[in-house]
Amino acid sequence: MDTSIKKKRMRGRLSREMIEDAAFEVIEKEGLAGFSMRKLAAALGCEAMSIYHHFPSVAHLHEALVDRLVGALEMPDAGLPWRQRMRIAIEDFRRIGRDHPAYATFFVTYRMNSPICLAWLNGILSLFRDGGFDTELSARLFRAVGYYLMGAVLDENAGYAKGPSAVNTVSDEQLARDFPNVMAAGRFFGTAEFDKTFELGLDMLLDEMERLRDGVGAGQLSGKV
Amino acid sequence: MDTSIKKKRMRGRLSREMIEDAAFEVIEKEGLAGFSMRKLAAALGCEAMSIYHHFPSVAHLHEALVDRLVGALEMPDAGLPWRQRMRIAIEDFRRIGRDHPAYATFFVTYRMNSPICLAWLNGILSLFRDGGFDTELSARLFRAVGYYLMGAVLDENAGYAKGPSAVNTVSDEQLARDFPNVMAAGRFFGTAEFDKTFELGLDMLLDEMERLRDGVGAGQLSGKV
DNA sequence: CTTGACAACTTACACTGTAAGGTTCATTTT
DNA sequence: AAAATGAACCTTACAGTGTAAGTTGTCAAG
Repeated sequence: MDTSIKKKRMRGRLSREMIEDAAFEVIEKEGLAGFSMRKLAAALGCEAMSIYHHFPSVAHLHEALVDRLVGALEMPDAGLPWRQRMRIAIEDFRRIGRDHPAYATFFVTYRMNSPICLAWLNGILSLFRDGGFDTELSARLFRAVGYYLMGAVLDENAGYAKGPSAVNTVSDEQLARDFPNVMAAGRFFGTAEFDKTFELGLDMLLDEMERLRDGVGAGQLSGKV
Repeated sequence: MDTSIKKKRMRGRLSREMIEDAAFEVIEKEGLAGFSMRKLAAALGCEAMSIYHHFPSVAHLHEALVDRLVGALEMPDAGLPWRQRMRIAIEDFRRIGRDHPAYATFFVTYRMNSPICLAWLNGILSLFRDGGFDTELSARLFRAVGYYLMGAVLDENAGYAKGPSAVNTVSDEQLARDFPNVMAAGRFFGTAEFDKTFELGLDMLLDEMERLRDGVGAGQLSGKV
């Protein structure tokens, strides 16, 4: 029987790293929703349950994937100007989405509490502290910038440019007729415009952080509401 | 047989509105992942397949839910100051998440292309135009502010404060020892701090938009990197 | 050569969305 | 009043999911 041959081939072949590699591939090929243990097993040439020997559940596997992506992040050189360091750290994170677009929605909705993720988070908070902010402002600015970053990663990888997720879509003619602003803006919502738009918002936040540090804080503009 | 009684009770009872109401309830009670057509049917006192008479698929149902939430949004009074109008529109959207926390992750990852959502989008783009920005800047600022808003809705309803989604969590002792910055910042990551943090980031963006309109644009600060 | 541990496989279960087709009942037409 | 129509709901079934439990194959140490 060739089953014996097959079995001979399989024994001791799997490893956590191999499984993670294959998982990234399957996710990007089949989409996040299309990913399953059985499809992953098929890609690996083994049975679904074999994976459970290395990862006790899909949740554990997913966490390993997040950890690998976040674990690869390095803190920007402390010798660089602060604004540049912040920009690099943010762009590094953003690049994860770019490299794993299908995984981005999971990545962004994942609550990072694993040791590896906490280490990264700890480093980023240090970076804010280095900007001259106290604990409270560091925490809040991290959140604010993080909100922006998360939203951007989400949109850039799973947003408008990827086509509608709506079931009742609207034709181009109807769009032009009924929603002219959307029609006009659409030109700036595509993939080619991601960088420029992201830079705009990021510069806005970086500018404000510098102003905050210099005592010209947010909401201190005349005419504030 | 009491089946006849049961059936008598059922006929003509369901409606799209009823199903949507029940769906919101089930989602908030069971969580987004715990939602299913069978659980929804159970909540309605009918069979799963009965729902398909009113909604051809779960996707259609979900779209109806999003449409209902977005459809309820109204554009802020055009007579108010621009900054206030913008703030109100943003807070209105944010409130959706607050009212439907479990639905927030779906809501935020949903690509709004239904007519109702496009109408809202069209109105918001008008609001940006009213701020004195041209088509391009309106589009980009909408995106930038939208990124921030989406990230905030995500975090406030499915983020850190909801506990870890990680499988390998870290004890408080280890957190204090190995990740002191996270430990210190944690105090500002809770639900009670959402409003203040959100206001900070929002004010930063609003300030910058006003500056942009007045010709002191983002990235024009001295020392920009 | 035996033993034991480990890695992979097999089977089975409870769950999911939904396609296909059957049943029942209100309404409308004759 | 009787018949026909069609909407509303139900039943059954299938392919897919994660994974618990039990089984088998393989290799290394005694």
